[in-house]
Amino acid sequence: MAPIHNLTAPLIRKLESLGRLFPDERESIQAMPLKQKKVADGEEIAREGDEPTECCLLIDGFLQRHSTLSTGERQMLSIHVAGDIPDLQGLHLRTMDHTLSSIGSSTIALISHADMLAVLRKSPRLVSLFWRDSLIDAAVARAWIKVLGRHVAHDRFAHLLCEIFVRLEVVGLTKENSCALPLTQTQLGEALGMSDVHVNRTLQKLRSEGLVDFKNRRLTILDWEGLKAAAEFDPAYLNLREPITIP
Amino acid sequence: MAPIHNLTAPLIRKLESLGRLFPDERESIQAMPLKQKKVADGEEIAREGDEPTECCLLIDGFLQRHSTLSTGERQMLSIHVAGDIPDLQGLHLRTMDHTLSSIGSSTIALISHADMLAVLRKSPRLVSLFWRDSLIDAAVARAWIKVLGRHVAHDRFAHLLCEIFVRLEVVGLTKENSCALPLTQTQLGEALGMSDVHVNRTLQKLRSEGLVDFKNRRLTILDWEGLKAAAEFDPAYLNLREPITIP
DNA sequence: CGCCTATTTGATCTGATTCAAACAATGTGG
DNA sequence: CCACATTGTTTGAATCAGATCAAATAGGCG
Repeated sequence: MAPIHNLTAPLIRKLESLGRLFPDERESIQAMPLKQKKVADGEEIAREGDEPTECCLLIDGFLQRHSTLSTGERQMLSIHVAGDIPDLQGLHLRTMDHTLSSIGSSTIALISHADMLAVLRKSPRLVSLFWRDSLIDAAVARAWIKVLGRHVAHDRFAHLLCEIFVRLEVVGLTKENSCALPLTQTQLGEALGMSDVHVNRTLQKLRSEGLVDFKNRRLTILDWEGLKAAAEFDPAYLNLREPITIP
Repeated sequence: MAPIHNLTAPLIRKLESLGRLFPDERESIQAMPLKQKKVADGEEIAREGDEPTECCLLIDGFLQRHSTLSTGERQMLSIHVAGDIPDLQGLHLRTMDHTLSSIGSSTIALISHADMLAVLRKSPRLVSLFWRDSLIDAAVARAWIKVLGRHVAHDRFAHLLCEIFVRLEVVGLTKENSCALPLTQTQLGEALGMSDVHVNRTLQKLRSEGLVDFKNRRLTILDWEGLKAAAEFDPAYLNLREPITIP
C-alpha cells in the first residue's frame, strides 16, 4: 500500500491516465529516489542553455516554460500542473531551449536522469508511456500554435482557460466549476502573446459576457459551453481517453 | 552496401544525425516493408480525426501539418523535409489532432505501425532515437510559439526562413545559399499566422533590405547574418549537434 | 490564346500596443 | 496596527501593425 503522502502519487495518477500500469511498474516508479524541494514564485528550476542532469516532477503548484526575447519580453511556452515532468525532454536533449520556473510557490521532486533511465531500461512499457506523455506535450504546443496564429485575443484567452480547466479537472484539482489559477494578468499576457493592458480589457469582456470570473487567483467557469464555443475548444488533442494499448 | 535508391536513405541520414546507428539497427530499418507513394500538391495523407495504422516517411518534397478553423482559415503547424516522419506520434496517440498534407508533389513511404513497433521492440536504442526525434519536433513547435507570440511579422518571416534553410542544409538539400521552398505566399501566411497581403508586403521589405530573395519557389539567402539577427534565430532548439550518447 | 492561380498595389478599417496615470490590493517593518 | 512600499489591476488617449476589401497585373499551362 502506498503511503498517502507518497510524492509519486500525482505521477502515478498521470501515468494511469496514459495507459495501464502493472504492479511491478508502479513499484519501480514509487521506488525512484526523489529529492523533494519547495520552489518560490518565479524561481527558476532550469535555465535556457543549461544541460540538466535531473528532471523535475511537479507535485503541487504550477510551473511554466518560457523564453525571453532580446527586448526582455517573455513568451510562455506551456503551463504545467501536478504530475507533469516538464523537463523530461532533458533525458534525450542535451541543452534546455527554454527556462522552467515556478508560478506561485510549488513543490517539486527532482529525479536524476540516471535513476530515470534505469527504471526505463527495465520496462519498455514505461518507455512507451513516457514517450506518449511527451507526444501529448507536443500536441498541446501545436494547439497553442493554432490559437496564437489565428485566434483573436478574446478567443485565445478563452482557449487557454478551457485548456487549463480541463487539465486540472483530469488531476482532480477543480472544485465544482472553479480552479486555482495563480497567474497575474501580465503572465497571462506572456502566455497569450498580448499586452497586460489588453489582457485586462479582454478579461472584462469575458466577464461581462458571463463566461468566466477570475479574481483572487481563482478561475470560475460560468458558461462552459459558451467559453468552449468562443475558443473553438476541442479537448481531443489532450488525448484524455482511449490510450493506445501497449502490448 | 545499400542501393543508391534505397527509400530509407533519408531516414538513415536523419537517425545518424540524432545519434550513432549500429549496423544491425541500420539493417533492421532498411529491411522495414515500405509502400512507396507519390502525393500531389495539397493531397491529404492523414486527416484530423483519423486513427492511422501506418506512418509516413517523407522521401522527397515537403509536407505540412495544419489545422482548419471554423471560418475555413488554416494554421500551419509545422513544415517537414526529407527524412521526417511527421505522423510518428500516431504510434502512441490514437487520433490525429491535425491534417498532414503535401506541399507541392512529394514522395512518401508508408510504414505500418506493426512493422515499426516490431523494429522498435528489438532495439531500445532505436526507441531512444525516435523518441529524441519527436522531442526535437516538440522543440520546433515551442520555437514557433515564441515567434508567433512575440515577433512582429517581419521577424517572424525571417525566423521561418532561417529555420527552413538550416533544416534543409542538414539533409543536404541546399545549393550554395539557396533552397527549394514551394510555398505560395498564402501558404506562408498560413504558417506565419498572417494575411497573404501582408506576407507579400513583408517579403518586399525583406528583399529591399537585401536579406533574401524568393521567386520561382526558390529561396535565396543574401545576408545570413542580417536575417538571423532580425529573427533572433538561434538554431540550438534544432539540436543539430551533441546528441546525448545512448548507453 | 484563354483560363486559372499567384502576386502585387491601393485604400480603408480595426484589434491591439503603447504610454501614462489612477487606483486597489498585498505585504513589510517599525 | 498603521505608514509606506510594492505589485497588480483598471482606465483613458494616441498610435500603429496588420487585416480586410477590391482590383490590377503577372505567370503558368493545357
